[in-house]
Amino acid sequence: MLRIAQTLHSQLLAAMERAFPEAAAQAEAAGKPLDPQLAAASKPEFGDFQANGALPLAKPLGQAPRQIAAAIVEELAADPGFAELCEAPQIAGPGFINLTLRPELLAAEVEARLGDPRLGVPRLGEGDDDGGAGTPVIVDFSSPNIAKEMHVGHLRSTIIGDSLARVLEFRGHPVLRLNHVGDWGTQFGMLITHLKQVAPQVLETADAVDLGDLVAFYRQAKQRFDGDEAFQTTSREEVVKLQGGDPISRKAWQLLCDQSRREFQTIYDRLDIRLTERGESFYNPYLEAVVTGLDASGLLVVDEGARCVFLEGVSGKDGNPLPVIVQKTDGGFNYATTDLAAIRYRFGAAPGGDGARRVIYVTDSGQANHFAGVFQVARRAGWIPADGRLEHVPFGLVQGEDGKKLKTRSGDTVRLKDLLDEAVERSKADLCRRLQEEGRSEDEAFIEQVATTVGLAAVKYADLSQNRNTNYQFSFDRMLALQGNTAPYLLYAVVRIAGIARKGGDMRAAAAALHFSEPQEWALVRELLKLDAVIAEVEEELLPNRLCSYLFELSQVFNRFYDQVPVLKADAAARPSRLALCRLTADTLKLGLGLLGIATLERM
RNA sequence: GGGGCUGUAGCUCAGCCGGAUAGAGCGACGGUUUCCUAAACCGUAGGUCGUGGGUUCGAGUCCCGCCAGCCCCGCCA
Repeated sequence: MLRIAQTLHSQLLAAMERAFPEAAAQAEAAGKPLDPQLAAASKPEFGDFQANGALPLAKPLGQAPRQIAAAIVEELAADPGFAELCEAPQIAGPGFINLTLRPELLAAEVEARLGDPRLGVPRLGEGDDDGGAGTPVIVDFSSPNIAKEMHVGHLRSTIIGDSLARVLEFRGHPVLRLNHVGDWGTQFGMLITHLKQVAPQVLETADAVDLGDLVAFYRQAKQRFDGDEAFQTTSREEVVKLQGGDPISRKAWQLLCDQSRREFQTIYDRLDIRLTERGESFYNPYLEAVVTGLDASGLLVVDEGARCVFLEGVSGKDGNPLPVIVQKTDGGFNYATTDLAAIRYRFGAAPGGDGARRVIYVTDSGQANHFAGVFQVARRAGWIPADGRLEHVPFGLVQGEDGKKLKTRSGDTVRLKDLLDEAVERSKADLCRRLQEEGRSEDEAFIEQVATTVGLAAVKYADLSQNRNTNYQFSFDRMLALQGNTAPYLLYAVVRIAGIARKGGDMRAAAAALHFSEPQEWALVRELLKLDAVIAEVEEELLPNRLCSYLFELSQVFNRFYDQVPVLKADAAARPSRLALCRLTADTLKLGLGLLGIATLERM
């Protein structure tokens, strides 16, 4: 309904300008043009839209707001285009103008969507939208560290990043999904040094150890690094060798990366997530240029032996400006350097760059300061094009039910693999209990399929349905609870519709002239038509929970409809229209869940 | 010491960038099944939106102070 809203907006604005030409001219001159303040109605009884624009005019015009609203409504009534869209506007409360769309218009919108695989969501580049071909976007997400296992922290980045990428792709933006894996830096110096001493075979033969062993070695290496100065020195030297291209170090590094990569891929396959790996090492050849570039633009300062850029407006513990270090005293580069090189490369023109115009980083909010600093340096160095957007999309911690950082009973971080396994196991146990209670019998393949889909959907949805800015409490019981704002509730709505289709509802042939009479039908129609606005919002705000809320509300409205209005047993006049609503609801839920990376089921 | 995020019903959370009587789920209490999967639906109870000021016709939302929690703060990423 975005297009209708845009039309109404212009009509309202024109009506305001006709009703109050002097005020309009004044407002224009003051740089604050009139605004009808058109918004979706806050309650169903107010209609479809409300315009609040009369209220702020009360003071400058010296008139009662209701009187102003009446004048606007009078002008609207004179607009034949408006009368085609809306019924007679109502003035309510202090001076709100409530608008209700004509039922024929709503029915026509539904009908248009029945034949549209995109369900009314315009695709950039093909649409009448803004004519553009979409903005080249990079979504940087997931980004686990080599030689470490993926844990719950990566879960959020992976799921949120994937969903945002899906939404942007669906809108028609060319999206590059980058996995900025931690495959460079001090940790490799540590690990390789340690392995050379205790398990050299790992560095020479592929598959000598599995990832679990590697993680154990990593832990030992870290322990030595923290307590042993000689080991620290050797490790740092090892990093320099690696970054300098020493063949033995490179080979060891390559083996470690391959090992981890295979392990990560099994998780991505399981979650149906597509990523292009481009680790920190990729930017190694560009690091030097970051330092020289910053020097050339006069931003570089040498302080206590380190090359850094001091930030504006950010002070450290002693009240002095805070530096971003781009080259350490020992000559090594660090993650700020890598991130700066990445920014240049990503905005840079092909072939030596990605040509992106919007770069999105999905990482935990603990890195907010880091990115703010790096972004500032990039901006001051002139590395962000005028039409380029650089956005950190932060998210909160995953906490246990005790409100503390999620840990296993033994106090270790929870491995992502174990977490997914447990979700599927629990979902399977729930399913089997239900089958038994209902006296149903299903084959093993069905049980596996449903348990896997529901379990993974529950994990993803629990994460995505929360506003990402806040920490969230991880609870298997809540996410798999089959009522409320959960994946199973949404999946069940799809299953109910599939049931209708199985029992003889021919939904594909059901799009004759639509006719609705029941309030439950109208409620569903109105909910269905919100999809395009919701997607546009997620595209802009990068908040997948908005899409989740919408799908949950749609499911609620559908379940009410399903409960109170018969479909298959409806009389011949109502049945085709109701089948059409069912079909569009199923299509909308499937599309929406698909954008969240969640698969649906026909039966469960 | 500086910075960021958060504080809304017993619990978990929404609240769309200032708008009408602050919403949902869970939990609690009470109801609904000759009918398309009851994994559903309907109803009741429950909130001085951390706190004190300010701006505004209008504030959970914007500004300032304070309190509490979490996170970050020079050579780890």
